[in-house]
Amino acid sequence: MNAQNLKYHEAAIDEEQTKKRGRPRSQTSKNAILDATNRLLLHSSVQDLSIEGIAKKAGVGKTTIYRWWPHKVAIVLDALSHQLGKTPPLPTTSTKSDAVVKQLERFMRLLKGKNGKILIEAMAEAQSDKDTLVTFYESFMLQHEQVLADLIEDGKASGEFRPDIETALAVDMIYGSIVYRLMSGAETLDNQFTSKLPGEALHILQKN
Amino acid sequence: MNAQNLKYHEAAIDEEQTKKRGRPRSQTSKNAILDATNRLLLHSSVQDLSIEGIAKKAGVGKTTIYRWWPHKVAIVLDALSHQLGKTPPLPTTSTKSDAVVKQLERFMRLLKGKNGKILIEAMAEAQSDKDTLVTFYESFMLQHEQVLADLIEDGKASGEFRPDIETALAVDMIYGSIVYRLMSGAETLDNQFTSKLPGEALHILQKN
Amino acid sequence: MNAQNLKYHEAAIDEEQTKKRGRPRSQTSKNAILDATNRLLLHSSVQDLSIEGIAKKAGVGKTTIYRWWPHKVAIVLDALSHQLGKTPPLPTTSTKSDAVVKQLERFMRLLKGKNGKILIEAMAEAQSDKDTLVTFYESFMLQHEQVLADLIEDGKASGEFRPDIETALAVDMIYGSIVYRLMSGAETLDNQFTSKLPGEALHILQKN
Amino acid sequence: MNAQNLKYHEAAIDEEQTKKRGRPRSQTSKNAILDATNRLLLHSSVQDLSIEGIAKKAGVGKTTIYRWWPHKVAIVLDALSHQLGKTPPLPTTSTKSDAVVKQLERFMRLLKGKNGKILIEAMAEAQSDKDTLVTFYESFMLQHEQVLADLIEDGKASGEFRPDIETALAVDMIYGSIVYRLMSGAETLDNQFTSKLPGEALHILQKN
DNA sequence: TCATAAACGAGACGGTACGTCTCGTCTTGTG
DNA sequence: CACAAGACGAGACGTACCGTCTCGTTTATGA
Repeated sequence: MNAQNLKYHEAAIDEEQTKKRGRPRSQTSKNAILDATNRLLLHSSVQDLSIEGIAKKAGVGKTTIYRWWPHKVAIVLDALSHQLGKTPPLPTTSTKSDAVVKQLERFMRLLKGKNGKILIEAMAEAQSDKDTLVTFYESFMLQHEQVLADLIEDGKASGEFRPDIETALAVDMIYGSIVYRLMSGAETLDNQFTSKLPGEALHILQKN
Repeated sequence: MNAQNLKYHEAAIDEEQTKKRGRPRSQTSKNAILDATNRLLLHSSVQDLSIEGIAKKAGVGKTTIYRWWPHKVAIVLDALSHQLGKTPPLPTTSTKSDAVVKQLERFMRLLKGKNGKILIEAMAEAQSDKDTLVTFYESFMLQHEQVLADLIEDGKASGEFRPDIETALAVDMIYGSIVYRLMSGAETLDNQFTSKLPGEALHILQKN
Repeated sequence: MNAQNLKYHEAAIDEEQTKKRGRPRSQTSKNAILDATNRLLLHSSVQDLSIEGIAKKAGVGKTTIYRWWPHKVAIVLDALSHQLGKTPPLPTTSTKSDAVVKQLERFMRLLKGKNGKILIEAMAEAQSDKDTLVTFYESFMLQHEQVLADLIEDGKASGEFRPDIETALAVDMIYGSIVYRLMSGAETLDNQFTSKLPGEALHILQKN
Repeated sequence: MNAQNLKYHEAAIDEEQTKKRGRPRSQTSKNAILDATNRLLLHSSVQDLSIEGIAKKAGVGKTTIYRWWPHKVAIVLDALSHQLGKTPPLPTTSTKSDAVVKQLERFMRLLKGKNGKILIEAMAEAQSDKDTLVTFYESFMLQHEQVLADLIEDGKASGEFRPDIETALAVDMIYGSIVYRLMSGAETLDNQFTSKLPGEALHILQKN
């Protein structure tokens, strides 16, 4: 997971900030908000998190939060990306199968521990509202899906993978199993699961 | 989906009602609550649904609701099972593969339309609290998982399915893909998906 | 204070109970209710006392309470009279002045300690409703007022007291001072007050 | 009765309002709340008055009420003082006896009609809680008591009143008679009472 | 002896209000 | 302008009691 992976604001504010009139956005406040969110998430769920609570903890006016984020999920996603650093690019691999496995391992590593829980809760929270769901999907899931989908398409083109498998469906089955497992009450992804999933993913994709 | 499939109370109250002291539970109120819930869910999400709103719509005291259901999700599950009738038992089939397909089709039919959305929202709502999640899982998902898991185990025993596939993981991949698809913003399961999923499920399960 | 002084039911149920059909009133329940009320009043105010609480503590149905008492104040008055025994009649005295002093001392003794607080709270509680107020006044205050009023009238007739004092006003000033003192936050009547009041009462009544 | 006489907030907010940060208190809301309270008190007792009802009638959030008043009694006292204007200061008089009579007449005039009933109900309501009682006493009774007590002390010093009368007791007897009369069920103070009380008050205070 | 009848415990019911919490908006003065 | 501070209208939360009701049970009287 990296900053680009999650952040709600497509362009980093410190880079763009094309000279505008008036007082510029306070970096201090932004950081305080994201830090406060991370600290609060240590001991409460995304659903229990309140804008009011973040503002108080961050020593910031609620208005400032509402000015820059449209909803809680966007804050949480930014907070996670703020906490995490940049992700190294995917290593080059000899086969597409290998690349798929690597990508899954990276994705599952990302969801291990507290962060997985938070992301799942954010996804749940996002279900109530169309816009929020789009935000979540585009800020987080989409890029992971895209990487995998591209790999599958490449594999199909090169003859390594089954040509008759529908890419979107394969992606749903693979990522869906991870998400579903986490939503079913599992505190985290156990080793049994993480070690076996890549093999089954390949079973779906590869020619028998 | 049938009454047994979803209902929060394990035994139907009209059947058991072992003679107890005090005024008996009002069937009228129970029905009013479940009907009101169903009507409200037509135009609002599970998250936007409020106990207060249900009580008002049903012409019932809030206490009556809190007396019989521990949380919103339990009411929603009961309301859905109240709305739907009993499901016919699974038809007997010649092969386990056939049975798996039939079960998946039944499950997907259940989630078509408004009900799928509601169940997904209920699952999302349940993420915030351990107890609620257990309620959701045991009242709804568990039995569907169980049916599929049993079929897979049987198929493995009879040699129809791969012996090396882990049942739980296969279940996660199959049901996970459905849940994940619905959570990704799809209003409903499209025909493309419903027609292709069973085939891929078998691809995972069957020997080469 | 004695049973006659306070009790809400004019006639004792054990005496009258003209043989009627049906199950007779349960003495056990009646006692349990009054005892429970007394025990609860040790640690809560009349306002905080609830019928529900009394019923639970007494192991009695709420219906039983509502069947026999019209409101909380009536229960409290009965409970107090149940707790206290009979009061000895006023001793005969040589002068009306002496009798007034004796009566005041008796009344103030009655209001010392917890009981005074409870009676004042009952009087306060009774202010909200006409019927309740009548119950309180007739069950408790009226007889004390009557005794004093009669003494004053007698004293006026015999020439011992001022003929121009209005009896009702004198009664208000004397009992009013006691009630007002207790309502002003004094936990109880202090000795300063109890020792001086009778003298001032006589000052009002007697010819200079 | 005047604004100073009753108001819960020691200093008028429009006067003090030392420049503070944040949105200032809304005078509109304050007035709406006090007006709504007054209108509701026309047709219901203080005990039947609810914060919820006031908020609804005033078109105001409950929070706004709870932010500024600790309990119902404080609102009622403010509402009364809001309804009434400022009282002219006591006229100068030649004798202390005269001043006492004037003060009593002013106090009784204040309690004539609906207001007396409301204040008595407020006093009754205040009995349930120590803090509430202190609020009532200090916001309303104390100052009236103080005026009378000062007059009595002055009269004693100047030789106009009996030196052996205990001031506090005299105050209790005089104000107590008024309060007690109103608590006994009298809808209002009748002319018989208001015309005779001052004379008896002086009878207590004056030498022979 | 057995039907009738009232009182009883238990506890569910429709309501109302409580005091708290959070929402998203607003209105100030300050930087 | 952005910002903190914080007041505001709105409305849901879960709880406590209200007074009423509907059960099955108990305890008497009178036919």
